[in-house]
Amino acid sequence: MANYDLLKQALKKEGLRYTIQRQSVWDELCATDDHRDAEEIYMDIRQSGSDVSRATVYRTIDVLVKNKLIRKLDLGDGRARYEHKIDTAHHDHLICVQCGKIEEFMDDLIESRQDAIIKKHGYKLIRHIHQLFIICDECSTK
Amino acid sequence: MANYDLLKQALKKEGLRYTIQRQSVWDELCATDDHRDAEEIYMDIRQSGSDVSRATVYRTIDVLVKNKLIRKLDLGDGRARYEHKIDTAHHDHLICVQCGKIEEFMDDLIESRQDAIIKKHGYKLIRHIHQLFIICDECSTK
DNA sequence: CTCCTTATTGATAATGAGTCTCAGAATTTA
DNA sequence: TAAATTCTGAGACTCATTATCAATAAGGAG
Ligand SMILES: [Mn+2]
Ligand SMILES: [Mn+2]
Ligand SMILES: [Zn+2]
Ligand SMILES: [Zn+2]
Repeated sequence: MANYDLLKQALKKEGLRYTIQRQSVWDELCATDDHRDAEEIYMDIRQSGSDVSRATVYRTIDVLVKNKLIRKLDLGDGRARYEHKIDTAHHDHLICVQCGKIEEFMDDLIESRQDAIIKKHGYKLIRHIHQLFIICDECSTK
Repeated sequence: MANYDLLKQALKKEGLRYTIQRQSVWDELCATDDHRDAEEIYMDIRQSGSDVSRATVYRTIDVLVKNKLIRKLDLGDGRARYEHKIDTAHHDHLICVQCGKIEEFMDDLIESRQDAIIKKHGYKLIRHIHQLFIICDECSTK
């Protein structure tokens, strides 16, 4: 499932070696479309039979984020979450403040307004965060 | 400068006493339109001649956030920032990734698109975060 | 393949923002 | 004034993440 060439490429670019541990982390990140934190990823790797230390999970995640193979999310709950970027278009997130469910959204109009705002100021847009904190339908009918 | 009635009201609502320490924190938060973290606010209070412990700064900030007298911002740098909400309309933030400068923006079209997205999903919007990370003109001509 | 150099790993210590605890101080109530 | 209640400040604690470092593994030269 995971594309090892992408990982090899990124590691080569960083002057890092290709190891079984780094592959395990990449495998696990590609295994789901979830938005998991480092501890969840670590536990899921162990569940799948591989054994990698927390330190290596954190270190590998850093490399993958830097090389844009995965995205780091900060949902304001004190730990970073990660999602892979393989075959996915840009999107932002809807987060239920009750149950924590995460959905994705994308709106061309908002994206273009962002660009307009930046252009008006004469700045250069590096990245953006757009999060809508909601109460989902399940949670509101309860 | 600071409106003490708003503070008194909030403390009363929470069943808390009006103290000189809580007033100092409120004073300092109203003194500027900056986006400061707790440590900066604490140091600025001491600078201004008052003496309040860090613990009280944190505790008072919590009360003020809960009662919407100030807003908590998470700019992704590991510590929360705060700004007062007196005589200010809703706005979101532009943040220079080089120098850390923070500017504010507001776009009615974006705000209404957000509502449309939420409505389409059948959810209830609680709050949102919209941050544009940029390189400001000063930093790009350097 | 074997040796050698260099990078990687994992266990654990350290960090740092924020929270908790609790004894003494201050305020309110009786 | 005395008793009851709330606050405060110092420092202990939490928890995600980062740093340290000795032991291990990868990769290149021969
Ligand atoms: Mn996503
Ligand atoms: Mn602001
Ligand atoms: Zn929900
Ligand atoms: Zn700048």
